[in-house]
Amino acid sequence: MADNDAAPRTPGRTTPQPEPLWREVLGRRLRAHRMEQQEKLAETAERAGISPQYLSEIERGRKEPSSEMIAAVAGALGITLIDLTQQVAEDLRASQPQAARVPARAMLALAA
Amino acid sequence: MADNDAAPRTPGRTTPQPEPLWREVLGRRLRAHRMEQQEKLAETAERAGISPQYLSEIERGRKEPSSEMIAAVAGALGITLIDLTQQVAEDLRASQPQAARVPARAMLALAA
DNA sequence: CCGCCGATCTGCTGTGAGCAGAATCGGGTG
DNA sequence: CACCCGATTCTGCTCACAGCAGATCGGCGG
Repeated sequence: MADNDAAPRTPGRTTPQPEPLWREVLGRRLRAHRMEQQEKLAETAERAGISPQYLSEIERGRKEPSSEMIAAVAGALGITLIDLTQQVAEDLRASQPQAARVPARAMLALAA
Repeated sequence: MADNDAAPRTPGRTTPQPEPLWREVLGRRLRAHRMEQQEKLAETAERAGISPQYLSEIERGRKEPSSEMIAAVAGALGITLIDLTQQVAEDLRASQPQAARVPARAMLALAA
């Protein structure tokens, strides 16, 4: 159950940094939440109104969920899109090298 | 140029709060960035490797961009996915009534 | 009036979202 | 060992929509 080989198709990637993709980080966060609640895929999926297979794929970053799906899964897990997005942002920051952890605004302040 | 009538199809919405959708808030943030830089749709879209029409639709929350597209547009605007996601989270928080602005963890601390 | 420009609309096609069924995996029991 | 079961992942399929090209719109200047 350890597989994270997302097929990267990057049509116009202009950033040289190898950032993870939104769906990957989102998926990991959703799975983390589900596991904190000690829930099965089928339970959360049922409440979210989607199939367990699909939830599995979302969690593993294999599929790109629509915004409504994101909202549905978040709701099923009892979290808001606000908190979810905040946590994804934090996860993104934590997944990067030290330099990237400085917010861009702080960098601008240093430059000024 | 004031139209935000996103067609909401909410298959399993379990949260009673009328939260905006991820793509809507993301799109607004992307447009805000582009305008800060006083760029045309065509310029940013060119650098991102997508069509101007499509960028327009992304910005207006009409289309669900893939994670790679999000990364490409962010890159074209010179921002990281980290900062972008952080800002979307902040925008989400700012778009909600007062109570929703309190992070969930702070609420748990108050309950304890 | 016309032409130009930026943004949005419209219609189209290929791709992938989302699913059902099959397969795999891990754990337990006799 | 074989067998069973539940949970998760894999596989193949259909159709909705992502992404685009061409058309249209509104504003501006000559």
